[in-house]
Amino acid sequence: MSIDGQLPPKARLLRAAAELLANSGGSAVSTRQITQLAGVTAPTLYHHFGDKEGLFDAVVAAGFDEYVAGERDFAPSGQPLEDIRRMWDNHVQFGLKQPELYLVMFGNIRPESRPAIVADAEALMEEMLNKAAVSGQLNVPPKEAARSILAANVGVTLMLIAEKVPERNLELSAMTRDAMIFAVSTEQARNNGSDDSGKSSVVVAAIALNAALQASHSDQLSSSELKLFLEWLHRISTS
Amino acid sequence: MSIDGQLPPKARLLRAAAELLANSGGSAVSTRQITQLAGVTAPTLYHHFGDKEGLFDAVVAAGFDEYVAGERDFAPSGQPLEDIRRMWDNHVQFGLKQPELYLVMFGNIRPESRPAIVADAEALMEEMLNKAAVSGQLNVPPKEAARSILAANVGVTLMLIAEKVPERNLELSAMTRDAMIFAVSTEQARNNGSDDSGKSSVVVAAIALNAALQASHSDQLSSSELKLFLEWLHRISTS
DNA sequence: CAGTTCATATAGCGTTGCTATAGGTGCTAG
DNA sequence: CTAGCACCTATAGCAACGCTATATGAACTG
Repeated sequence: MSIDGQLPPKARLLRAAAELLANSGGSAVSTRQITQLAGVTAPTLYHHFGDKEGLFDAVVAAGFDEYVAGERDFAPSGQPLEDIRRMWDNHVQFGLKQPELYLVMFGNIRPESRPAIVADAEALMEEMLNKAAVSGQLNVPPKEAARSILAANVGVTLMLIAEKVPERNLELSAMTRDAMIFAVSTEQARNNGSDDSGKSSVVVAAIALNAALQASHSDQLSSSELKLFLEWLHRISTS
Repeated sequence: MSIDGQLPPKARLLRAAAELLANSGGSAVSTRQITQLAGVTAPTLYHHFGDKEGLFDAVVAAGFDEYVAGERDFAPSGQPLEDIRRMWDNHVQFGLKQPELYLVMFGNIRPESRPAIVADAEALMEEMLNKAAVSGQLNVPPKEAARSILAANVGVTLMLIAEKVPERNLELSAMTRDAMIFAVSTEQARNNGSDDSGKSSVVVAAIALNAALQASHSDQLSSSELKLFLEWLHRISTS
């Protein structure tokens, strides 16, 4: 009934915390449970991780690697918007497969304190949206699009987790997902069709150029020139 | 430093809990703080509310009345989709004005346990969407639309709460809001324009009829007939 | 006036996150 | 080979937590 692979105590603590978290069924996990399962006493935990939240952050960091791995595996399909769609689904699946871990990662909200992991997830989403922007498929700057899509993605996942398993309807996820992706994509990207439904093409061009510049680290402009240039572009794209 | 308006202890507990929650700044609020501020001892709390969560539920119920009042005041504009838009904004404003209360209401997620308040908020949203459905402005059954919009609405609000006040950008809310409303509305509703962008008109008609039937309590059909009829309509609307 | 019910208080249980202090272990320097 | 030092872990226990067994007072009801 204890974790013992002769691993160092730090690793045993991580493993014990992760295991207890996964099987807690939503109820809280105490440091005493963790240290007992790890075969270690309390001060060891605080020596390595500072406090309980520090240990949980470490568990989350490991969980995030797994999350990112899932996101990256599906990446290169050639169609950026299709990748975003898979990214959304992978996010939801991750949350439903490990709800407790997900709740620690994305459900532990406190006013004015943004967990590092949210910023990481946002950056990941933005990076992928950048590819769409470069090829002129984005209606909106990648940063704003990423924040918006991620917010909806988290909201849907939290709502699904709160529901009882037999009642979970993934249609909710699919519908919200398509709504968000549709909203940020250009008409061209939607069906290789005609014009851009009211969005002037100069704006779309500015967004694409902006993304391309940030991605390519062009050295045609000095860093201060580039900064100003990007600022203008951003102002155009968000107007 | 205590709440004393000679109110009965039950009311004093509610008021003390609400006040401490509002000023907690995100950190936890203990039963001891609450009972001390209310000028009452511990067993009184448990006599009236069962446990800590029971007390918080009661506070939330009061907060929800305030929330609903805000939602209903803006209601009758004649344009249901515009009302949904205001409902969304009111939801976000409520969350940003009282973040701690909001987090207890919508941010306290646990696996497979849906707080009653979420169902209430969903019902409120659905009721409003029904009006849109009756006049053929809805692309999707009201129930599904309500769940989807609410999920995104909560996700955005939580994300904004987690951000530091000076960095909170309401554009995130507006953008996500319009994306969701756009996605559930018919082409006709969007700009009183032409056709329905691929959505067959029989589906839209079925959705509108479905909503109208549920709203009017028609007695042309027996209750069992009505039930079956509604089931068919729902099947058509979601196909 | 006796009996019952409701509301509050006294005192304390078990658990929580965390720590002051001390002891053991393995490395490197002389 | 040993002295010293840095690192790691354990003993023991504190203050705060949610909650409750039990008792006392007050207010109706027969």
